[in-house]
Amino acid sequence: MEKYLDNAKVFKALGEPKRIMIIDMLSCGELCACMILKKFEMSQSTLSHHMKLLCECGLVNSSEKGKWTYYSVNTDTLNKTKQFLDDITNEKENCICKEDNSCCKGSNENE
Amino acid sequence: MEKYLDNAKVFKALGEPKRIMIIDMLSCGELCACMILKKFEMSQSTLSHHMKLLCECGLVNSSEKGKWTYYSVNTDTLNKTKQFLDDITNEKENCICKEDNSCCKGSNENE
DNA sequence: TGCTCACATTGATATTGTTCGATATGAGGT
DNA sequence: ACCTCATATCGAACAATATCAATGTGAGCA
Repeated sequence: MEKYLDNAKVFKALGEPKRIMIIDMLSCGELCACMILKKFEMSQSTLSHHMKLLCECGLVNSSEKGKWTYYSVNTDTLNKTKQFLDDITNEKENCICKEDNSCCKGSNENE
Repeated sequence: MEKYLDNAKVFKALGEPKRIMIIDMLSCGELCACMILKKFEMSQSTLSHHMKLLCECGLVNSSEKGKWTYYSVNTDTLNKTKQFLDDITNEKENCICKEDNSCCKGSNENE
């Protein structure tokens, strides 16, 4: 399903401590790349790469203002991701556990 | 910080569509590896690798019962992850945006 | 027009992740 | 003791990612 893939991209983006820290920084509002760069020991090209990833998965928006690029969290994507996390971890109707599970039934049936 | 690293591991684990699907499957309760394997076109060793990753980040618990290994979602880790996601995306007091931002101030100051 | 600054892109390299077949382990049944 | 089945681990091949230095791009200033 498409939804799994899209959300996997967001989680993958969050799978790097530095990128989590960037999201953390952006939680108060938009910041330009130079402000973020000052907080890390990281080359400018590496930061640019991380920002691209964060933007591509939809978690971050960028807006260019003159010389500077400002980044901010896309709260819509963020909320959808949180919803997705709730969805996949809540019980479902057509659950696999209600299917044939003869493959793993044996001596421990009576517990 | 340690928290960033721990949670990054969880997100990294969720950064693979197949592993998200596995979590989805486990949301109703525990399942043995053979049941999960039946749902994927994936070798047994590959599934075992994915399950190891999911367990190592704390998102999934495993319990061996005789020949079979049963997996279930660790709701404690799950809730902590959701809380962490809320934390990093909420506004903070000591926000970077309140610091010196002379690096990116210029002609567009008056907007 | 030419310079500088902020940021993106490219190309190279090292590390990490995915996947599989083969093999190991360990429980239960015969 | 031996066999079988469920799962884990190992080793290798291949793909994807992280990182940097170098270079490109495009805005604004002189």
